[in-house]
Amino acid sequence: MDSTVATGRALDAAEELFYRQGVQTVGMDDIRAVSGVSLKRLYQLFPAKERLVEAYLERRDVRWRERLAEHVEQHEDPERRVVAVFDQLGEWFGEPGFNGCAWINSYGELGATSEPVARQVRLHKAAFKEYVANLVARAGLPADLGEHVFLLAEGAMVSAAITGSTAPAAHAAEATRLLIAAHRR
Amino acid sequence: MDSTVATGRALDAAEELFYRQGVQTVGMDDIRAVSGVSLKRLYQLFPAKERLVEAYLERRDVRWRERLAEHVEQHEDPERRVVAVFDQLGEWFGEPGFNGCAWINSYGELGATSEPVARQVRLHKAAFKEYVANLVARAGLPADLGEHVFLLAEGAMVSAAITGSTAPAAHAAEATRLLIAAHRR
DNA sequence: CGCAGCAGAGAACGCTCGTTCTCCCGCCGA
DNA sequence: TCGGCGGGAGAACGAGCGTTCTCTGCTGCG
Repeated sequence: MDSTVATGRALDAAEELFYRQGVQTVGMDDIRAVSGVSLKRLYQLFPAKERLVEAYLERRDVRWRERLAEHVEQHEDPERRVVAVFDQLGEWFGEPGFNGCAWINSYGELGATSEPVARQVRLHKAAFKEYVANLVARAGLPADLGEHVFLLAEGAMVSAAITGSTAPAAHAAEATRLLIAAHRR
Repeated sequence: MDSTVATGRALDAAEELFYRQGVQTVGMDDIRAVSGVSLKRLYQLFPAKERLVEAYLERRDVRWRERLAEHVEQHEDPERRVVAVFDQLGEWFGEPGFNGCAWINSYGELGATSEPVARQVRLHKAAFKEYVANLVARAGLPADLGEHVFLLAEGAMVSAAITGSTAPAAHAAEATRLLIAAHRR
């Protein structure tokens, strides 16, 4: 098996298991079993479990933000794009296997003990926040609104995870519409 | 040592250690060392670590909401009370040792593996949400605003934890003021 | 003063898990 | 065909930890 293929399978298994069950309850042997990549190979590719966690968060970050951007860019109207963030979140919340925000969960689990993991979380949230800020700026709306939309999105993710409902996405979208309307006056 | 005293010391130690370092990295022996309560006694009072975690979350829930209510009730104006939630959050965020929302962190760490812990988290968030909903209702504002304020609060907690800044409280407060103004028209 | 019983200290047990090591098979070049 | 070598399977090692057990000393009561 090619080295890049092995890396891909390892990351696939890591993502499936870490996201669903949390990092600490998944052992390297579980990763081996699901990925079919031997322990020896795993440790050649990722010298420690922590590195595998980092790589998992990093790859997921890229994919997650790409997927969001694809959704948002289906809309032309700049203001509509801001609200579209929550359409995408709502769709995500409703998917089977949705288990909250991988980065918030990882931060709760490892933020206090693993600086590399905490760093990945900060990077991801900073990138997401900046993306929202850009959407808001292109709609000609004030920068503060970017902060507000970002907080609504974070709150929606947490609330959807804990309650298992998709409703927070709709509520956050509604709040965003009201805030946009308020700024328009 | 009286049994109630021992319970109190155990919970004090649990709160200090679990909140700062997370649940999984703290051993029962650490609880013993900090509390001065012997392992034998600990297991008489809490037959398993999971029960201690539950009790920690439960006691913290009562205290956390009491403290919030005390702050909020210093204000007379019902609309001001809604915004005062974020004054209190901002103060909390700035305290040394602030490490995010204990329930969100615990959910990320144990939500997938421990149903009792997940239940405590749901109970706490439901209680907080209802408290906010009451504040909003007494201010004569529509129920949807309660949802919006709740999501802003959750987002602020998460964002403050990850960035280490108190700014999210001020941003959430500002968003809340805008939403209230929008509803007044 | 003597004894029963409780409580604490801490060793012990069993399990999990991250990480490494050993053994063996199959492939590839000479 | 033969030798070595890369890689896989899985045992092994060592640490951590939840939980229980043992021993010892103290206390309170007769």
